Amino acid sequence: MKDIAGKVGVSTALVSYVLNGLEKEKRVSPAVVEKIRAAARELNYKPNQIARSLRSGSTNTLGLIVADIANPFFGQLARVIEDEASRFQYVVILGSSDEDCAKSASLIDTLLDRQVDGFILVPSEGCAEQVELLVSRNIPVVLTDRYLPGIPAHAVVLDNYGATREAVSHLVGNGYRRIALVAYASSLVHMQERIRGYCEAMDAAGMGANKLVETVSYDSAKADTEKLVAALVKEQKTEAVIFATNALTLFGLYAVKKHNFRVPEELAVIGFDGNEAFDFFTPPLTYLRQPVEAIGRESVRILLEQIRGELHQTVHLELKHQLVERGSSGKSPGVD
Amino acid sequence: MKDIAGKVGVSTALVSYVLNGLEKEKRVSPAVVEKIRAAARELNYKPNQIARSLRSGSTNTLGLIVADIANPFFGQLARVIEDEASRFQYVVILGSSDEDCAKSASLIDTLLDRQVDGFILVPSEGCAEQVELLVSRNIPVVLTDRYLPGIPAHAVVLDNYGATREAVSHLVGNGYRRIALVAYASSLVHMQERIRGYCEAMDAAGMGANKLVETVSYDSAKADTEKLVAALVKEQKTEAVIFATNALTLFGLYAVKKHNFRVPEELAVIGFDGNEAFDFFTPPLTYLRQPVEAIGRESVRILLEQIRGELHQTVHLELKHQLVERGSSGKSPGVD
DNA sequence: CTGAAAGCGCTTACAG
DNA sequence: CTGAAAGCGCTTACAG
Repeated sequence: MKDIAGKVGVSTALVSYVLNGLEKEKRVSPAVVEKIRAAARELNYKPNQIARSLRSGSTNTLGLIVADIANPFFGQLARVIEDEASRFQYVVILGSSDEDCAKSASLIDTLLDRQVDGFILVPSEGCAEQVELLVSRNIPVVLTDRYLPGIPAHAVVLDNYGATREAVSHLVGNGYRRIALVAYASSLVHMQERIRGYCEAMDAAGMGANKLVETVSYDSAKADTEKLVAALVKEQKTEAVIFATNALTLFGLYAVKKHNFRVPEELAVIGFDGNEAFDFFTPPLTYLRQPVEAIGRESVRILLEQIRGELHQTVHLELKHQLVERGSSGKSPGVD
Repeated sequence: MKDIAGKVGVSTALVSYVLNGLEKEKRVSPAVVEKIRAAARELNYKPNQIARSLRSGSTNTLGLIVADIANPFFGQLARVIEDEASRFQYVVILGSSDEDCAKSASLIDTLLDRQVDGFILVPSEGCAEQVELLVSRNIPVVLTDRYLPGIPAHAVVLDNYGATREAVSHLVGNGYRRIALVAYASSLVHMQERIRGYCEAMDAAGMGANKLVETVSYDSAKADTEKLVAALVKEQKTEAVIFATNALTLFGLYAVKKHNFRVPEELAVIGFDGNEAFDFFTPPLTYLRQPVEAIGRESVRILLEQIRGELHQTVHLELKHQLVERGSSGKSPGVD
């Protein structure tokens, strides 16, 4: 910038004005504007964003903290967020929390030190305090995929209650009675809502007595789910099972395959989120599809509005799922 | 920092020294060290990395540009890179190029403006100039997944030649003769190497006359692959096919499923990279697994060595695949 | 052992 | 219409 100013023979102030498109307001003379532009081009001038950030206090950087970027659901979400952010000249710094509160805290600290303008956060269990601290410090944040009840933070989530509720109705409509739900052992509200949707739908269908919610822990989910599925079929006489996440569905399918259970004759299955594997399973899997695109887009929109100070109330957005009906939840063999 | 200095009654210089662990070299008196530490804790001091970066010239930030973060292969790679980077206090800014040279260029520019300390780059077709410019400007960069022949940039890639070569040998060993390869129409070296491995293995097996390399373009890959697979079976009498990427494999499997070709009786299949869908296909898919973990880890290691100025030669690392043998490439029915 | 000061590359009131 | 100058929050030679 100094070079340009020197070359043209003006102050760096003028250069800054012109390069930031403020020549109108500052009424810089057209001749000077031209000379500055030419010099900038000639010297291949690139503004140093770090210096700009230090001065302006904003970095045009978003922090994105998901559970695990290797999980395709979060990969897709990240992609949408990246694209949206870049439309507004924002860049995203990525972090995976592994559903671990301590990791999440240290990621938040790191990104805070780096002065990100805001966070899109998939909160993990027990990290309400962290989020509360962000909110109370007025740091823009939007929770996504899940929210934290009682914490006044913006959130974009699925209507989880409605999703499992429809899954149950669909299964009931196809003649299944003994329907189980496999979920994570987590107090997080998205999981609790999926459980609540299942329970209320079972009650509403007059099958309250058949309710069976099995939970597995995040760290031993694969092994636990495998044992569980075998037990469901062999001991509990379960006719249909709903898996409450993408990963749980996959673990469940591995178990079904291993034990060679016929689907849906021995066990009907409904999955969550969507995954190519669902298409190649025999028969193709019925699943509750999340509107990933919309979740990502809205999260960015709300965050940016917040950063710009245009948001004066807490936004809580619930988006609808879509039930993709396929063979794995076809008519129960007990029905004609 | 000023607050701390004020509180303790010393200059900000001392504060900086102590907080950066330079109290030994600068021989700051123990009493002062303690007071500064206490004040920092009390005031909950967080260094502003932006200011530090402006002064020091390094941001402890890596730029990661992949083809598409929603693709699980790149999602996994990103995860490994993120974890490795964070071990060394680096943070990663993410970008997806969609194999598009213009997008790639604009991502590089953006990240350069943000003064990233280095790049891990999955180069797209035709972007050799961009990379050359980075190298000539002495900006640390390591190419990953592919390299650019003739450009003196560090690279960590798969031994692509060896991978398809082994796939062919395996198929030949199981009695297949008419073996085709489906690849992207791309001049990128990883694709060319996969093609070369296939061709040379076919020649070596005395089946040069049966060589059949079909290519599809990135933008219409799904539709093209579907038509192609049908034609291979029905018109070309192809007995076995190798798909040259993860995505191509999936597209191919959709086609196989749609046309209900029996695998491996009507068409044996070998996939690339690995994907849960490969496990649920009937029969499970044989595939060439990439060592994603090692690719990510080595890429970060080489980049950091370069940033620290410890690297005085161009490193070209070729890692080995692993052939995961399963039902989709079992013995040819024509063999006993 | 410690302080005063320059400087990283910008932006932006302020004064003319 | 334009320039001189302060300041964002640090680090680091330099002088004592």
